[in-house]
Amino acid sequence: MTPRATATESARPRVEGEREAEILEAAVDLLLEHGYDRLTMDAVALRAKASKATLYRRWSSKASLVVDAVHRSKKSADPQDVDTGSLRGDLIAAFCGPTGMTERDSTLLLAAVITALHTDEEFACMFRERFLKPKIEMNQRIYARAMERGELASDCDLEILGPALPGILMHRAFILGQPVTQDVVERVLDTIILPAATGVRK
Amino acid sequence: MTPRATATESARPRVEGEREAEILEAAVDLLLEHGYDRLTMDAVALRAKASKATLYRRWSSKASLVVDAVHRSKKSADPQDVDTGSLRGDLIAAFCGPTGMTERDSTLLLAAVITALHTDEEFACMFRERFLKPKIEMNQRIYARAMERGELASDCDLEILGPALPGILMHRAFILGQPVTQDVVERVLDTIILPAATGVRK
Amino acid sequence: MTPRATATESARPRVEGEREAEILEAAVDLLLEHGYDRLTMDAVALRAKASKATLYRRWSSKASLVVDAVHRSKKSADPQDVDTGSLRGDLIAAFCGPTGMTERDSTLLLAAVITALHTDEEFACMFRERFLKPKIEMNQRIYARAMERGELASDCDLEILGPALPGILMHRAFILGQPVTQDVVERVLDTIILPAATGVRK
Amino acid sequence: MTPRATATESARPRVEGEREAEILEAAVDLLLEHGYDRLTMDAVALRAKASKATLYRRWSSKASLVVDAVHRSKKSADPQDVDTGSLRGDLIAAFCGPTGMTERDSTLLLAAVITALHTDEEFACMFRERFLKPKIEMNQRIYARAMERGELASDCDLEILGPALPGILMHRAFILGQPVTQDVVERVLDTIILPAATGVRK
DNA sequence: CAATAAACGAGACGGTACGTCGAGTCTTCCT
DNA sequence: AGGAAGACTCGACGTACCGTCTCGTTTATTG
Repeated sequence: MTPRATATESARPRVEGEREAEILEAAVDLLLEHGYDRLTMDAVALRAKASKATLYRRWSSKASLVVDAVHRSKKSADPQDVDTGSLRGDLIAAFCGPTGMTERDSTLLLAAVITALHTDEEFACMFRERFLKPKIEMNQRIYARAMERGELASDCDLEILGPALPGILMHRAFILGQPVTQDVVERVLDTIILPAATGVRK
Repeated sequence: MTPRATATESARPRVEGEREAEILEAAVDLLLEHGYDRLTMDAVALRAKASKATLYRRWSSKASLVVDAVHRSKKSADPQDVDTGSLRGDLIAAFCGPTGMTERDSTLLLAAVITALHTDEEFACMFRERFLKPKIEMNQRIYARAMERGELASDCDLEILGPALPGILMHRAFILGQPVTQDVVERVLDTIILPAATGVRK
Repeated sequence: MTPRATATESARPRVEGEREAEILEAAVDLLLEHGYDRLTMDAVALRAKASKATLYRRWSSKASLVVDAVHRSKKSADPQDVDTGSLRGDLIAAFCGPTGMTERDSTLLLAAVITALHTDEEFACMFRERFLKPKIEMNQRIYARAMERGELASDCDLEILGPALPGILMHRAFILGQPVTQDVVERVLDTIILPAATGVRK
Repeated sequence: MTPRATATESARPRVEGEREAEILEAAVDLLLEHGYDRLTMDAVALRAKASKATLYRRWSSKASLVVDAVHRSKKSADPQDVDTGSLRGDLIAAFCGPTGMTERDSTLLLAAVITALHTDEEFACMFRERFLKPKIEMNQRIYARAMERGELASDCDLEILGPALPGILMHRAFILGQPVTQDVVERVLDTIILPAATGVRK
């Protein structure tokens, strides 16, 4: 729950956070192998050669550890905010890149965290603050640039439009259980997002 | 202990479906009270005055029972397919009605089932067949009527457009943790769905 | 903690206590192999093919289970109360017989229970009532017979004399760590118990 | 943090033994408060304001520390070897004095050490050498004086007789859980020890 | 008097066992 | 025959304690 500083505050030569990274990596691996429900703290401890006591010293619960693990995983990092010059290009770059939703691993990790969401409200808040917020902000930046370029209708409701693409894609992946390919992303963009964004409505 | 069947059908003492409904009702109540993770089979058995053996005789797992319970619950029944004469009216009727996503209970039950989805792939298939398919079909009927009325662009990608509204709303409810009110539904409709549906894009 | 009746009360055909005996036997075996401290509940569960939940359903703690196990073990049953016609003969029969203190296993089990004694006062009471009392009573019977035969001084303080022999032998075994052989028992008898019992003191 | 050493020995700043005494005293206190099983090394470290590393630098285990603590405690020091002029007087002085077995604290500490005895055979040897041997030797001295005075039968088996009194008293205290008062000591003496010692048996 | 090395307090760590809880199975009795 | 009751196995949970270890600081001796 409370990661220590990786930074070198004053005269602290030791890189404390390294151990933590190892543990979280073990957790991510097991998560991808077995899914959230089948992941056990004992298994994480075993693979990371840590003791359960250590895990619980830092994370208050399995759910908490999992969120942290997913959060820190390279496989679920924020998609790159590449400025391609168009809204369509930016969104494709963000959602189809190596950390985007078309990657199977990213989706699996996200699924794990969504399951964990429902175990604890306090935990859900933390997740939204630490995991979701950066993604949402990056998303808003993409739309802000599009707005500046004049691609968006001036009265566009960004609070609604911003989460639309991830919402539709997650629904397809988690609820419908269908794959999220670049083709699907493009169809969603061309069918829904871009028409809505350009706001050509009589 | 006490004969509970009304035994209406001629001389058949076994009223199979009725007992099942009682059990599922108990499950729904507990689901709304505690959520999926905190729901125990023992609690369901206790409240329904059934034995766990009976539960497992009819449902292969907790997840299975929960899906069934949610499926049969009045609170999560398919939204009424009211023909209001317009796509906007039909969708508002479907998603803001007494069984729509603006009802808190409906959302809670849906959340439970989503959690259950991740425990078993075989189970997820069943869920999609029995629970999701009817909803999707009804949704498609609404869009089909709109198409007949000429409200939709002729080349409209219904496979993508159909799930868009529930996807966006679920994302808002489950991932962002924000309420789904009629106002929100209307904003999604006016900002995204209808512009995309009418397909005014050159 | 609460053994069920092995007896056939009314119409209960099943011999419920049989399973319990298996578990306790496993515990006794492990006790003799590893001693009290190294004995784990998991090991008992494993060997008895029982679950820890079952163990804790019947016994409130490891200490409690161990006492029960020792109590029921044939290896620590009450020594036979053989009437040999003399106090010396009776005591040798009792303390050097197959269940007497000269048997290594009996002593090991006793040691285990003595350790367990110190974990819980409530538990210690139970132990004294169920485990110790029968042994003490048998011991008193031996002295009572000797009294009838006129072997004991009439004013003999049986409350003190009775526990003297086991006390001296336990001290030798547990505190001094020296073996308790038949020779030792006889020396204690001839040096201490019998002189005191016959009470020839001027 | 605060210099605690009195540094009396010439120029040796490190006053080893004094710190040790503080730690052992803390251990004794906690032992009397909670008993051996409930005593934790962390608690000792905390109360003595020492670190666990320090404890383990000097004592190889909890058992080892406890024996040392009991050994050094004033409350369990060897009973004074007062020459009262009679065996009866000497034994009463030794066992009923301020460090005798009639003191509740002495008995509690002894109980702790007996429990510790069963954790490690190597440790038990050490205990017998350092803790028990002096007591036994003192006991033997008492009997030796009695022998010189002609109070004992010349063929008296001192190896058996010597440990008899403590054995009987410990059994009463630890196994039977009954108090050891001066009255009890005198009854044991008059009923058992003295008749045996004076050896009036034809 | 400053530099060095030993011993220390603090407390995280790996490991092991604890006692609890829930899922899913199985047995018994009752209707 | 089938259901209620509930004990059972399995396995994960989160906690506690032991004994080890590393860290940075204090202390005493040395240069």
